[in-house]
Amino acid sequence: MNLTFRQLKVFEAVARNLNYTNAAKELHLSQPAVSMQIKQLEEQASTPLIEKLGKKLYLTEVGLEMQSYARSTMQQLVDLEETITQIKSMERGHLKLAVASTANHFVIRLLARFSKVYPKISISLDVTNRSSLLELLEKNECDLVIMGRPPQGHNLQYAPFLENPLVVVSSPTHFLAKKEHVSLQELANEEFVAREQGSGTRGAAKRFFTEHELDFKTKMDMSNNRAIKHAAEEGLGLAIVSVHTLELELKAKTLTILNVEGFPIFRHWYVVQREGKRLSPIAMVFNDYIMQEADRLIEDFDIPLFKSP
Amino acid sequence: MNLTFRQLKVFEAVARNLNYTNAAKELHLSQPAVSMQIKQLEEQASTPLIEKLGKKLYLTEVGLEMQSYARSTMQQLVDLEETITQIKSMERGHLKLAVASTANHFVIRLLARFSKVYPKISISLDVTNRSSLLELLEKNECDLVIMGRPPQGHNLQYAPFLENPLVVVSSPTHFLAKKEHVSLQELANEEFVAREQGSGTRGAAKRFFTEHELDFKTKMDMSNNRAIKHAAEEGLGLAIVSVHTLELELKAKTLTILNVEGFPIFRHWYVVQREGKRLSPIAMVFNDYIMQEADRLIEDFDIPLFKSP
DNA sequence: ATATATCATAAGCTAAATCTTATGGTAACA
DNA sequence: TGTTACCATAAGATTTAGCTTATGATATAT
Repeated sequence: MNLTFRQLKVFEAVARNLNYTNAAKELHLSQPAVSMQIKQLEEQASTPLIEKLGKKLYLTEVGLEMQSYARSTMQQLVDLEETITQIKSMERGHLKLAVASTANHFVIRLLARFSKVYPKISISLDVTNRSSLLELLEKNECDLVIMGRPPQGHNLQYAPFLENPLVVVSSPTHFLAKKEHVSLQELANEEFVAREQGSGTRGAAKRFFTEHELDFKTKMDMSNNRAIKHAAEEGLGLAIVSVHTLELELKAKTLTILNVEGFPIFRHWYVVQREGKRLSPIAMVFNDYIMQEADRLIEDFDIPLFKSP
Repeated sequence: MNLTFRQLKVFEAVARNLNYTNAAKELHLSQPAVSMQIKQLEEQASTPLIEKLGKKLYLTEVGLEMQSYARSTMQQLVDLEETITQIKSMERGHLKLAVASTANHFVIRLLARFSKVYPKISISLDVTNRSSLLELLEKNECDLVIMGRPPQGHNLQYAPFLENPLVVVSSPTHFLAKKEHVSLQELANEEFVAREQGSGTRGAAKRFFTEHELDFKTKMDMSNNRAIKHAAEEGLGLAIVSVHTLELELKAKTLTILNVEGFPIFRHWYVVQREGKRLSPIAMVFNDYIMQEADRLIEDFDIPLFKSP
């Protein structure tokens, strides 16, 4: 059976009016045009849909089924159009994000604000490690990723949108925590709890030490940022972490930022997408949003870069 | 938005394969034909439905909506076809009948048998009076009507399909009930409980009396056949009724058929339809069925036309 | 009986749909 | 780096859809 929407539309009008002439008027058509559409539809169904008794029209049993089909299909089409319009106008839609676990904290804040502006947009947020992020981009399973500087050679398109200050932290009871200034040499004498090999933060720290011809002595490495901070709290060593992950510990005064010469190291957070990816409207808006709003957001954090006097 | 089923069909194949070339093979089309359909559909939606990243295809958010719409609509079409086929083959369908209240009893029996042959057919049965029956036909609100001989001038088409013997009944205690034979003169001396003016049964009885130049004395008339029988049971008078309504009373021996000269009067039950009405397949089959089966059914009734010896 | 309303049919025109072949461009892969 | 796989685009041919006007047929109403 090879129907057309036109046939259904015309049939629906006839079935509702039970009158070809009026249906024709409603559709701004000539009456024969309506007759023909109905005839063709009946040919497709190979059974009559409408019967004429005297002057009146009646729907056959099959005609009733056809009417129900026509209405349902046309209503669904209206719904589809509505949905598409909503998606386009961002009254509806879904934003698929993934963030590096260290970025989680401030991204959640960003999302909370964004979501107030676009309340109908649902969001999925994958918080995971660097390699998984790259994989998600590769598989086109997310719109945007927020992470440190992405590696080359993955056909990625990215832009920095926020400074990411790395600072040295220690337990407040650590002897360096009591000093107003810490020299690089003093720092180099300490042992560190660090992220695993391949981590962006660790790479940055290592580069910093190398540039200053110092040793970077790691006592432990682990993949979880929270674990690293906890280890530092417990006095297992110093740690170099993004200040954006420290809000809670600073407030609770379980960690102290050391005022080390040359710190903070300023890296950046990047918003990353696959090269050639046409962002959905909402993803594009989110991209613009974070470009504009990120700095303002961070100001609101009220995190001192160095320990209070 | 002015979609075509073709576009949806092609889109569905592409969305499923995520590959234009394979979709084209599946549809026995050239690959550019598929490209064009998708392009047109995207124009209709005025938004991309499919995005190509590297070599792979992905559905956009709108693409997913479109896929869901396409699948739903196509599935509904399959269902519609199935339904139409079933209606045509009478595996499904609805039969709208209406019967005169006096015919109710044996029609129910007919329907019980018919329904066993066509178990998937649902039936609606309207039991009502003569004028309502004609109105139902007029409004095309039923397929077939079963009643006594219909009046002229209603554009009706009808055929007798069963003898309808009218008999005289009385309470078993009535003095005529004890006689082997009852003459017309004896009958004419009695008073009757009869149907209302306009009733077919009453008309037939009246005609019978007139033809024999006798008086038809009615003591009461009422519209309900059951009430008439009850009145006769209670000795309010004789009654002339269709033997087909008597099964219960004969079994319970609350009424007796009088062996009156010239009785039973043989009238007929008719199956009636509107002139020019194209019967639905199932109505046509039912029509044929009662033409063939009615006599056999009545034999099974095992109703003696006259009181048992 | 005549007029009116309503649907069916025929003829003819136009625009749109749909397909094919040929060819161009690009990403992946060896 | 060349090859392969795959989609896009162009050009052109054919068919089909869809419409209108004119006219015919029929049932109802006057």
